[in-house]
Amino acid sequence: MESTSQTSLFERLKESLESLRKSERKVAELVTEDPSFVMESSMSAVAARAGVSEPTVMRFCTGLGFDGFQAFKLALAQALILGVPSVESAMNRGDSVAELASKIFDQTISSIDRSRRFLDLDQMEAAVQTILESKALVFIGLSASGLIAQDALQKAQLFGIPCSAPSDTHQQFMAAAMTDPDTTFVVISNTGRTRSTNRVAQLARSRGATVIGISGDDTPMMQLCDIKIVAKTFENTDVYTPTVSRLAGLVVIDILSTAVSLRRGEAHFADFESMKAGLAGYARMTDGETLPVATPFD
Amino acid sequence: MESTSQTSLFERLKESLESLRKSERKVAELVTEDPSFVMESSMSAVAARAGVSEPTVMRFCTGLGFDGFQAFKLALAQALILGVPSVESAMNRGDSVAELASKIFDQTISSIDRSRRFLDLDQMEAAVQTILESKALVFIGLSASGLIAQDALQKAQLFGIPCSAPSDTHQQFMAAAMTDPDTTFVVISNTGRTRSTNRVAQLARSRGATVIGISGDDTPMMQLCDIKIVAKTFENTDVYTPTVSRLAGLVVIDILSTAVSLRRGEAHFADFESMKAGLAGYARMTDGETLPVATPFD
DNA sequence: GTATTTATGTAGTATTACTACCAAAACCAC
DNA sequence: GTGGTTTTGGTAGTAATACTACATAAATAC
Repeated sequence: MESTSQTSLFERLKESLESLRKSERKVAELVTEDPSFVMESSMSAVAARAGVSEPTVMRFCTGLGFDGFQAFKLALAQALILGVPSVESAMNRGDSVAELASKIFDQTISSIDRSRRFLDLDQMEAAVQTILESKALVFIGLSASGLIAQDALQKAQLFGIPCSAPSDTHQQFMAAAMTDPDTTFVVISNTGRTRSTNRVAQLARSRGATVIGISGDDTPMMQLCDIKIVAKTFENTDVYTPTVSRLAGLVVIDILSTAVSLRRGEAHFADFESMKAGLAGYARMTDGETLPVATPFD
Repeated sequence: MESTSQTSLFERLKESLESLRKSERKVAELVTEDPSFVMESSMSAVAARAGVSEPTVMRFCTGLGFDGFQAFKLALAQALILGVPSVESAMNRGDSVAELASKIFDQTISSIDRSRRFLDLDQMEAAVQTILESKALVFIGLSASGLIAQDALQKAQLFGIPCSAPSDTHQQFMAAAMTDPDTTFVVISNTGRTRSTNRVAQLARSRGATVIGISGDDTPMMQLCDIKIVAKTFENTDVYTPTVSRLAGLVVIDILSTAVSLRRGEAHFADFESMKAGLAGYARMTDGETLPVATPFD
């Protein structure tokens, strides 16, 4: 399958639009204008509506790297359900809640898919190894990225090593100033341009700590990090576009924490089980209601 | 398209497995076992590998409500990219980071798609209206749901009305005990069985506040709420399954906050713009780096 | 045990995707 | 401009695929 490439179908279409010959461009335009029609129709119908011949449609598909029209249609169906790219689905003042919900779900799903395509698994592996070898963990972030840090803290507390997520800049600075080479800092910033976060990363690193960066792109912050994890989403061009970046960040945290938990082995698993039992008991005692054993989180 | 129904293709397959005649069941089993093969193959190939005739495959497709084999393949392609249901992709101790990442992305995307299908838009609309008419907002949640509450708070601060998200149970209780009918409480709990959260919901409501509940299902907590928003995901059967519920909750918050912001109109928009400018200026002053204007969040 | 319904396969047809080949257009050297 | 060359687009034909009508086999009911 060719769709394992990094960029999504619509992005590739847009990029190659210039380099296409004008008949094929007609096809490309039809695809972007009315993808559902193309998905549901036969090659002859597509050719007729685009005003070209069938082989042109065929060449268009193979030119994009697909085996044929069928394969292209499948890829198009997949791209379609992941949602139209964010630019085409900007929020309007008159949108109903239903329309907004649809657009936001589209953006969310397509963004997570995008971050999936761009995620560097080698860096993830390196991050897991680093965390496993660390004696302490510190998570750093502000506002939306701060929430990701708090989420990471909730999960990291199950690792069995000291960990913290100072939430204001001064405490973050202090944590970095006092750190040591056995500690790993996870610094999170979507823009990668938040000066205070960058300063913390730099300081922690200068004191020998390993610094893992989670950012929306290859940002300035990444230069200050030993391990660079890019959680790429679609850029927020619109004011009202919700911040999908935090969702991508949370998924990265999910992957890291799951991998670390699994690698920590049986001994840790026993602790984990007893924690769960304890938490369930605690909830029963204090709140009079049993938490489901399988979900320690609320 | 038939795929606009609530349940996903794989769920429908599982449900109808019993009612199928045994030849068609062979096809269904092949689809669940090796969906990629079915997606990539022709009808004859599928029929051959399932050990049935082509018309049986055809009947299987039309029986599920599709126009034909092609239409079924498109739906399958879409279901596939949304990820295989969680049960089939449990985490194993020996999984590589790449495998874990793949499984977690699958679960995340398919869960968000699921919550999309189940989201009650009328309740969302009611929630938006309620928030617009409120004079104050309070967000309540613990642990993972607490993070959602904090996220909601970050967004709600742009609404221009007093809002808070007390994070410990005592402060939550106090907020409920002191509330009034002009205030709206948004109580968040995936399980809906957290006693303290439920108590807060009950108390706030008894004092006349409107209570919006966000939960993973039609849980006990929902009985205590005026407006019930279900953010449905795939159940966490596995211990190591990450909590996708918080992501669904965050998307709900995205939709609510975007809708509310848009409805508040031009006056509020001006405030919002000036806040952005101010924040950018603040970042420049204090941190020596400019935040992109379009993204007030880090 | 026969009749009736249900389930499955056989054989045929129409559609569809794909390919080999050819014609027109564009480009270029001179 | 003209002749050669390359690029681009279309025609026609072929192989395959999806789909349908029909017949047979199995199961059920009476």
